[in-house]
Amino acid sequence: MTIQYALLGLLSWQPMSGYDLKKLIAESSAMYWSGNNNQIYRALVQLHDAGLVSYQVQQQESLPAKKIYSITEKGEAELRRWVLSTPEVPEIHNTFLVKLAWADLLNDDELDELLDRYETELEMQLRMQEERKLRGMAAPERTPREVLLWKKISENIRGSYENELAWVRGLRAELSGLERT
Amino acid sequence: MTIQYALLGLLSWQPMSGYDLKKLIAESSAMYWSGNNNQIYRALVQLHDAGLVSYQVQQQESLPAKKIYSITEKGEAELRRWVLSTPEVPEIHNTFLVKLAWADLLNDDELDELLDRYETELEMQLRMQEERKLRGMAAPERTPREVLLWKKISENIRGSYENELAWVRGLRAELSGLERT
DNA sequence: CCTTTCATGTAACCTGTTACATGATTGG
DNA sequence: CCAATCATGTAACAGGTTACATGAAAGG
Repeated sequence: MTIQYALLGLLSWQPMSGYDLKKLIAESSAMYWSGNNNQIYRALVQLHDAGLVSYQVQQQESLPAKKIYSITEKGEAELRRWVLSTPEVPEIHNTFLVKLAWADLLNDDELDELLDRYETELEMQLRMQEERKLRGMAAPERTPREVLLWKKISENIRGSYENELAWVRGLRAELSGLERT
Repeated sequence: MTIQYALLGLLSWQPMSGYDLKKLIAESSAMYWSGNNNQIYRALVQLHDAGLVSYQVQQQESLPAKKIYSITEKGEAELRRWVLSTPEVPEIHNTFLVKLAWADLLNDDELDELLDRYETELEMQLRMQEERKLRGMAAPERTPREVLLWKKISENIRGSYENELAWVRGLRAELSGLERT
């Protein structure tokens, strides 16, 4: 039910087409969905059925027509209600931890190589994150408070990768201590 | 496809029934699934079809019969292969960040209350995590290295909540700085 | 007496992904 | 010439959840 609210949020900023929404969601890392057609276009139909958005078709010469969606008053009220609803702690799905639980099947070298690959993967992710931030989504920037919120959102994501990276490095250090005994 | 490997891992430790597996998965936070019947029992059938586990039915007086599953040699090889396969970075689904993106709809008091509720939620989660660790799953403890790995796994989970908590507190501090100007 | 534990399993549903289809236009 | 961009949409599937069903036994 929550991608609907992400769409509603984006539309609270500016009216736009499904195609635009799809791209914004695909590029954003806070909005963690893949941004696939099926989900976006279905969600928009549902939002429209619920009267939370409206749209008008805009014809274009030599390009396909597009539906420009806008948030309705009812939609804005619903978005506000949702933002105020009970906050949930993040869901973290870390497959690597499951692997590590059974990593005693490996010898020291294999384990170290595995951890090294994980570290590299995290570093790559961090660099991708940086790039994204540079050429990334234009923030609303309506108030200084909103600017701060958006800055802290990307700090949050960056922070969790850095946290994970520090953890892996700590683990590798502790392991190399063990091996030497 | 990965809950199969979690089950395989647990069975590499000890043969047990679907019911036991279900409980272990439900209690573990590293294995992030809910541990519902449908998923566990179906996965076991699939593992059996693939020849990665075998089972023998154990009759009990005045209790329902149970299927005791064991990992096969093929299963152990497959588990080892999986552990060595390319590690993936954690998937974090943080609905709260999506809410925050549109939290400029709120006034200062409402926003502060929202952040306060999030902070409390995280503190609760941390406390639950502590409890879980105490009465939690018996680790394999086959080697000092395995003991270290399991310790670091729970440190990882604890660490991500602590990280998030620090972030929220930082955000609240910065916001109260803004408000006073 | 009601709930929990043991132990298996199924039905219905929701969310999300990949991959396909159309069809014109622009860029390398 | 092939790929990508624009713009919409659908089909098939994978993964996961809740809730139901059975049926006996133990505990508060």
